[in-house]
Amino acid sequence: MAFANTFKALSDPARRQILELLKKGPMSAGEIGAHFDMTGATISYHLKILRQADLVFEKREKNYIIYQLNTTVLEEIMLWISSLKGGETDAEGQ
Amino acid sequence: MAFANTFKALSDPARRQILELLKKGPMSAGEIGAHFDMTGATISYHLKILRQADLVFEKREKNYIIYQLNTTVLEEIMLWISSLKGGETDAEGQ
DNA sequence: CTGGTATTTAGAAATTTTTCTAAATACCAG
DNA sequence: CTGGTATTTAGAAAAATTTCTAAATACCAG
Repeated sequence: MAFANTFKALSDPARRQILELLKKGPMSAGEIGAHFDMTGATISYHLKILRQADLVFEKREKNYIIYQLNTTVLEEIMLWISSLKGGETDAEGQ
Repeated sequence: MAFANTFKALSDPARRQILELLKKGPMSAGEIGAHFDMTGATISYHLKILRQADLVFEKREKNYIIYQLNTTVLEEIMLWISSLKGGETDAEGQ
């Protein structure tokens, strides 16, 4: 189930762009939002999806919420894709 | 943008399952459809999305249309994911 | 506590995606 | 050509996603 969530989360361009921003380092929700032409509420929605997919995690700092990339889940995705290319049977199972 | 299309195509569970079926070898549209609880029309829709994303290609054989996995695009996705993982910036200080 | 800033939540509107049925197209065999 | 099978296309309905505004929550500073 987490697996499906990850793909879903990665399917949106804005969310991929957020991950790319976060690649450079942790960033507050507001700072992330400043890079997009969307309301803060919409950014918050996208961050929630990324959080639920375990692609980012957050921590509070002063009265900001700082988001950080979490790359551990990407490993799984890489494996799945690899297995498609390689041809070894079994990867998902839904 | 081919890149966005690929992620979109991979975001649906049925389409990922189709790719997994095709991993075992080429297969006709009908045979693919037999693995799912969906009408042929719906399968056809999913195959179109996969085709547009260059994740599969087709060839006609007798009066079947045979679908085949095309893994070349997956390379790009792997690279993108890799680059997310690669770009560590040491800001471990809180 | 009070006021201010940052972010999220709720609920609705807009948009996109998925699915279906019915009809069309493509091809093969006789 | 005709009838049959395989697959796609068209168009509409259903479902899910994305976005917005307005309100709520959380926290900080004074």
